[in-house]
Amino acid sequence: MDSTTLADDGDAFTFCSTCAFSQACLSQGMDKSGLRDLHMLVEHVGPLHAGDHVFREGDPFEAIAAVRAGTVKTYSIDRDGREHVLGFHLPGEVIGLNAIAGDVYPCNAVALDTAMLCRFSFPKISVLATRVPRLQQTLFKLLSSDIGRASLLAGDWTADERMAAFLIGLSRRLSARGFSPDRFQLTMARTDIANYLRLAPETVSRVLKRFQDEDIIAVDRRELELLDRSRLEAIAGAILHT
Amino acid sequence: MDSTTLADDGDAFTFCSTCAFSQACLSQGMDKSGLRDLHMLVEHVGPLHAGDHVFREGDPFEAIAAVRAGTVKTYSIDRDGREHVLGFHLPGEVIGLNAIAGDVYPCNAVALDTAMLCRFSFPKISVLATRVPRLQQTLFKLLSSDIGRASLLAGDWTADERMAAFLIGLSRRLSARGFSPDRFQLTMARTDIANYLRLAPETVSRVLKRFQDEDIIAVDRRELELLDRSRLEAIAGAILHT
DNA sequence: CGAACACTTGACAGCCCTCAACGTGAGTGG
DNA sequence: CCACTCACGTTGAGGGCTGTCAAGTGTTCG
Repeated sequence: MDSTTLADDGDAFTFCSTCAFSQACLSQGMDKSGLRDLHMLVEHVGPLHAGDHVFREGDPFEAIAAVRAGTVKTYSIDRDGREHVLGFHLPGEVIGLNAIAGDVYPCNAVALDTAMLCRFSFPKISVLATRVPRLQQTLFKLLSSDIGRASLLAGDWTADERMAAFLIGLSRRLSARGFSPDRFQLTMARTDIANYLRLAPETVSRVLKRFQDEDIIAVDRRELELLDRSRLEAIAGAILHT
Repeated sequence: MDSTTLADDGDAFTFCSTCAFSQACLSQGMDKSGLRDLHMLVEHVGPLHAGDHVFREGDPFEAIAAVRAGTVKTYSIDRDGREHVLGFHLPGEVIGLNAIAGDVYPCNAVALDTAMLCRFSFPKISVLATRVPRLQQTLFKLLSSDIGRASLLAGDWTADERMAAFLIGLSRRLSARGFSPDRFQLTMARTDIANYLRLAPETVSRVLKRFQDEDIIAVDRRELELLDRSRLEAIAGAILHT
C-alpha cells in the first residue's frame, strides 16, 4: 500500500470518497448548500512526515480531523512514563473525538508515515450539524463507534487473541478503503503494537513468529501477508464476535 | 446510600438535578419551549428490580436512558460464555450511547438493585438537538466521555491499581451526585467487579482483603468505607491521572 | 432446616513480563 | 565500497502476577 496515494482527490461536490464523512455527504444527499458549507470549514493539513504531531496532550481542543492518507497514532504517556497507544487511524478515520468532552486534547496524535488530514473546527461543524441532521447523525455514530472500539480492547484476552484480532481488524479496515486485505504494511513499530495491545514488545515478536511458523501469516520486517484468514479469525473469534 | 432515594423529583421547569442532561437544561438556560419539548419526550421507566433488564443485546435500538435511581450494569457475553462488564451506571449517568452506531444494542443492561430511569427516544432527541444546540453539545460530550472512560480501563494495570481506581472512581461519582464519598454500598457482586476489571473473582477478594489489612478500606460484605483516600489515590495514581 | 449462592482462602501452575544478549538493516561518512 | 553506528527487532532464561482448581465458610431465602 502506498499510503500517500489518495483514492479520490475530492472536488467541491463529491468530496473524498475515502472520508469518514462521505456517508453524510454522498450517500444520503446533503443539499448543495450544506455541502458547500462543509467544504468551507475544512482545512487541509499536511503532508505531515513520520514523527510530526497533529496535536499534543494538553493542547486546547478546537478541531477534529479525518485522516486522508497515511497512518496516525494516538497515545498518551502515563505518570510512570509508559506509553499507552489508544489507536491507529487509517485513511477515512477520524481523530480527536475523545477530546470533545474536555477543553484540551487528552492524548497525543502523531503521524507514523507521510500523512494528510482534513481538519474540521469543532464549534463550526457543530453549528453546521444543527442545520444538517445527516451530519449530526454521522457525528453521533462516529462517537458511538469509538466507544465500542475502546470497550473491545478492554476485555481480558490472550496475546494470541489480541494479535489475531488486531491483524484481522487492520485487514478489514484497509479492505473497506480499497486496499488489499491480504497484503499490507505494518506502518507502526512492534513497540507501538505492543503498547496498543498491552503486551511486551517481545511478546509481539514471539506471537508473530509463531503465527508465521504455523503458516497463518508471512511477515518480513513490516511487510505482512495473511495466508490463512479463517484460522486467524478463529483465533480472534471471541473478540471479533462479541 | 439508599439507592431508591431521588435527590430531586423534577418538575416541568427544573427537571432532575441529578440528571446528566441537567447541564443542558439548568445551567445554560434552555428556553422554556425547548425544555417543555425535552419533557415531552421523556418516558419514565421503573421501578425495575434487581435482575430486570433495561434492554438486551440484539434488541432494536430506539432510545438512550438516564439512570435516575439505583445502579445499572451493562455487559455482554462472548462466544465462550464469559461475561464482560462494560460499566456500572449510577444515578445521573446515561446508558445506550454505544448503541447509536448500530441498529441494535450491542450489550445488555440490567438493574442491580431497585432502579428508575428516564428513557429518551433517540430519533426524537436527535431532532430536538438540532433545535437546541446546547442539548446537541451535551450529547456530544456524553459520548466523548464514554470513549475516554473505556480507554482508561483498556490500559495494562495491575490488580491493585485497577481496584483502587475503581473504588476512587465510584467514590467520586457518588460524591458528585450528593452521596457520601467515604461510605457507600457496592451494589454489584464481586464477580461483577471482577468481570469489569478483568480479574478473577478470587483476585478481587484478595485485593480487597489486603487493602483492609493495610487499613486503606473497611469492607463488610457489600458495605464499604474508605479509610485512607490518599493512599488509595496513590495506588490508583497512574490510572486516574493519565 | 436445607439448598443455593456468594464469598473467602489456599495451593499450584501458566502466561507473559522483565532482563539480557544478540542479530539485522538503514543511514552515514570515510 | 566498506566500516561504523544506532534503532529496531529477535531470541533465550527466569521470575512474578494472577488465573485456575479446589475446598471451606457464611448468608439468604424458600
